[in-house]
Amino acid sequence: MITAAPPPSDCRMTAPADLPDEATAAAELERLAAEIARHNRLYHTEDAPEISDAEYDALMRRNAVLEAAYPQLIRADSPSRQVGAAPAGHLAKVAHARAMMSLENAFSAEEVSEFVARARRFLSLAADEPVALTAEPKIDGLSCSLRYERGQLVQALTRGDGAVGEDVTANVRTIGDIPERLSGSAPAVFEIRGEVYMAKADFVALNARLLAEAEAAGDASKARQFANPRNAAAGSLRQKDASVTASRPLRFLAHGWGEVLPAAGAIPGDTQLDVMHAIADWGVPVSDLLIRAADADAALAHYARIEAARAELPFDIDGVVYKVDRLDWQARLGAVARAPRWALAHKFPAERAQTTLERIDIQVGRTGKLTPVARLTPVTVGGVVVTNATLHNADEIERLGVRPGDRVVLQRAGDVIPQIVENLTRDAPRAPWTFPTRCPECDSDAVREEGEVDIRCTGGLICPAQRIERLRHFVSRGALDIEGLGLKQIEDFFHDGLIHGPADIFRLSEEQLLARKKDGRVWAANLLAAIEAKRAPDPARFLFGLGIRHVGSVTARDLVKAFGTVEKVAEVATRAAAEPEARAELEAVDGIGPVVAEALIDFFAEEHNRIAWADLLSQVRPMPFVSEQRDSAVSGQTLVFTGSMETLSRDEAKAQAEMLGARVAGSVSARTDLVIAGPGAGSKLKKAAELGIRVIDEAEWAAIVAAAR
DNA sequence: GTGCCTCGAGTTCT
DNA sequence: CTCGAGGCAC
Repeated sequence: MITAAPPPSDCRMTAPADLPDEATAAAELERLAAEIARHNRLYHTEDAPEISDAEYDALMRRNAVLEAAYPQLIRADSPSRQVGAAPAGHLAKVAHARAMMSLENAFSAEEVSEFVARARRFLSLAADEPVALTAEPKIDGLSCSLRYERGQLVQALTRGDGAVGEDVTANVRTIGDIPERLSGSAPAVFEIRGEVYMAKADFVALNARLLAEAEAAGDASKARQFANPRNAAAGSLRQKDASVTASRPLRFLAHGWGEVLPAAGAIPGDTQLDVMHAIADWGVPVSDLLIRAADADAALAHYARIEAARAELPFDIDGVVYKVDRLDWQARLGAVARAPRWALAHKFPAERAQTTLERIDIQVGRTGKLTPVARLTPVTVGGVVVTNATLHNADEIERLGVRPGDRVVLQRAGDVIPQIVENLTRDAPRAPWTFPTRCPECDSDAVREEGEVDIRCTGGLICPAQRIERLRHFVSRGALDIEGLGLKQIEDFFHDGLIHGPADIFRLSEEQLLARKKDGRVWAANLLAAIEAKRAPDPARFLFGLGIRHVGSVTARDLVKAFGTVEKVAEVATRAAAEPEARAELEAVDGIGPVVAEALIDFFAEEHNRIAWADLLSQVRPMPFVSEQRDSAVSGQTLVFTGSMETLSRDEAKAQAEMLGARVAGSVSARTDLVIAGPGAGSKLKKAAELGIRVIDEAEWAAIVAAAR
């Protein structure tokens, strides 16, 4: 694709002059979504573009301008949600209708009991009320969401980051286990979630076939060999050419569901097991090891059975998944940041291996933290060759007593991140490994702050490692998520002087990119389109991307939610340097205390940051915060719960309030809008009366919650 | 003051 | 994923 010179940076400034009214804008956005989708298809799938790349970019920009002006009109199928413009060679990215969450892990029977106890507490259940769980093997494959509309398969997405997955519809259609149509009567929309995997025997046969094919082609050393069935399944599913997927023996097992429409009454059953049986009846495979266990002990017995049968199973598994069987309880339990409170993955013990620690290197993170990394003699653990493992900090090195040359025991915690668990070398007392006192990248002093474990480089922005890491953070998946702009690109651009700070990313020109790569027209156009798509970024992602200490994704979201826009957050933080009232305003936000407030104030007081901030805003217009909460009688209000609750636990009441767009405070003040008082309420109730604040009881609260559904 | 709980930051490999 | 630490309830 060919892109015109980058748009003038003031294009967003001039936009308001020719903005249509809301109804016209809605119609235009609808037309743009359809048109851009059509051009994407023509370009990527049919290789027959009808318009020039400059014209395509103009459509994308117009879409971004309208969405920035009318965030409430952003469509579910908006091109801006399709992260980048599906660069050639990659699969299109599509937002999930319901996030695909991960699961909390447990490694012992005690943790499983604790999980049930926590659910019981949250639901305020009597100690003798049984909590039935489903239990089934956790297949080691890759999660996938299959969307059926009127019984017809219309879309398949990989898990991706949970919010946005890759479109693998064409590939999934080649998998025999996955029917094109559901048999019987399914709801209007039903998303089946499950695991795409490869059986162990098929994996061995596939590797043998690939080897034989390479030999026939004359060079067996070039044969592609997969390390394990999971990688083989992932590599086979994420193919651009679906005919390759068709030649790979993939299978599928359902384990849950996502969006179901109509919302009321369409779910076929009252329990997890009912629905899984319905899915099986529709013709989609469900594990024959799925059972309902009456309680935690019965679930643990099933775990023992599955663990004993593990080697005989036709596929790899890495544990057993338990789910609270009753769907009404699942709904009440809800979810924490990225995992439901009603499901648990009970993992098998991690596989261990021995190897030699060759040396200890120091890495510099974006905050300046120096992290020691163990370089290891390569060793296979859990099907993957590991050569690096983090040692976290100086304390950890001291605890393990490791030095270069030592034999160590390695395990992959939770089957992912390798960690050194034990040092096998126990010879005479030796001089310990000493932590450097200067930054290996910029030679600034490296110091350990009072009361902290970490040692940090004091170089700040003069340290090239910190600058690069900050840039990398800015474009990372949780922040702006610019497709095609990874660590390597950022590093190259930085070293060649194309980029000094985040705003420079938006000034990259086609000429600059083309000068770096022969025949790089497609690459340059895709990269510029991906950057262009982020000129009106999500405000929380944008704030997170700034890399302010102690402000991660959740805190960033809380801040923009509280203040409405990122600009307002910056304004309050700037004023707070001199005005105690502004500081109090920051600390009034749930989850913000003195340390986080100070970090925000420091950031916006720092000269370099002020310059970078103004520079960024000359290129980018973050969108205002859009609440995904439902309207209710208490939206935007500050609530205080006091006294005891009969049908609700404290946690659950708080979760309900947040879902309705309210803030929950701990004590009654002039800022409180409503007090929900149960029996035994004392001083808070009295204070509410003094201040003339409305007080309701639990039944009235339940009515407000019910009215909002 | 103490003890959860949640969040942030850094991390592996394909 | 794990660890440390900040925030907040008790």
